[in-house]
Amino acid sequence: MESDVSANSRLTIAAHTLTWIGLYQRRGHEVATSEQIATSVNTNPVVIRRLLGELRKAGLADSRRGAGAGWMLARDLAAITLLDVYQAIEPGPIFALHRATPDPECVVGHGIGPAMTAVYDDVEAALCRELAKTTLEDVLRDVLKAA
Amino acid sequence: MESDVSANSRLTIAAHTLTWIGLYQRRGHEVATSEQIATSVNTNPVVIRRLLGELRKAGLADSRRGAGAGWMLARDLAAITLLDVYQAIEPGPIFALHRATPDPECVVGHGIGPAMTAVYDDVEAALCRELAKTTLEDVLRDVLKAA
DNA sequence: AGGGTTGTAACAGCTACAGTTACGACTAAG
DNA sequence: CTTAGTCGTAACTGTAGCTGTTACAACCCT
Repeated sequence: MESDVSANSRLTIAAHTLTWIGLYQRRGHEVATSEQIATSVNTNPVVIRRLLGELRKAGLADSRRGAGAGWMLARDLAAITLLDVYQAIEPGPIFALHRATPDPECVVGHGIGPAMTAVYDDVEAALCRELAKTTLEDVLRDVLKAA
Repeated sequence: MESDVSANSRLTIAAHTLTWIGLYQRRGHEVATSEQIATSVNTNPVVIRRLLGELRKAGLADSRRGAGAGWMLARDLAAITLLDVYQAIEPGPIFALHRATPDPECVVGHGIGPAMTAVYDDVEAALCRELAKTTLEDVLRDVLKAA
């Protein structure tokens, strides 16, 4: 069973990335390069660029090209919640219905889809509510406290 | 991007399976075969048997072997919540930390793990709280209402 | 003109789930 | 005690997503 490697670490990486940029900017730098971030995250710069591309599309980050290029925040850390980040990078729902449509002749097969959808909607809503409670400012505060 | 096919449909299948057995038993039958269930779910009997194996390990279902064999519920539908089912079949957490440990020399790389873990624990708790609200009896009621 | 960085395509490796086939283990029924 | 039906499980394939990597064109400041 081991640790579930398939679980999404994308939210972790995204939060790490944005928090890193935020701290870097507060220390007086204009932009951060994907290489610098990748060093802190311990991964490949392309992975960071791909993620930041999605975050930019969602209006959370921005980039400059050419020499002296790099990435910056589009909003302050305090104005970005983990929900914003989550919605920027996680397209699909947590739970899915059947792949193949179940037997419509069967009472259960016919009615189970809507029944589970109602539950899943509530679960997703609760998850979003929880993620919205924490801003990247909160995350940075926790990070600095631990140091 | 499309609809996320990778999302877990296991909870859906498991709820469908147990609800089907419950209804079948209420109609006077002792046991249900994996083939019958697979027909309603529209999948392969082995998929059902594998799932039911995990559900049995969690004390939610039971089986009889030999001729006239099959599956039955270990508890009444009203005594099984979706959280029970979820915990029986989903081993890992929804979100994961970094695969490779981030740079411990970096303030963010050092502190981001615990910070995100705290958030993820809260999210998981909220998810469990939400799943615990619904029993399979509730699911069956919804299913029959839709018919 | 030069050099550093983004933006993106392409590919390999890994993991997980779904689906399928096959077959031994078990047991009720005859 | 033989038969038949079902479970229990291993093994394999196909599909999909994420990660990591290489490569290179596009871009733009100096």
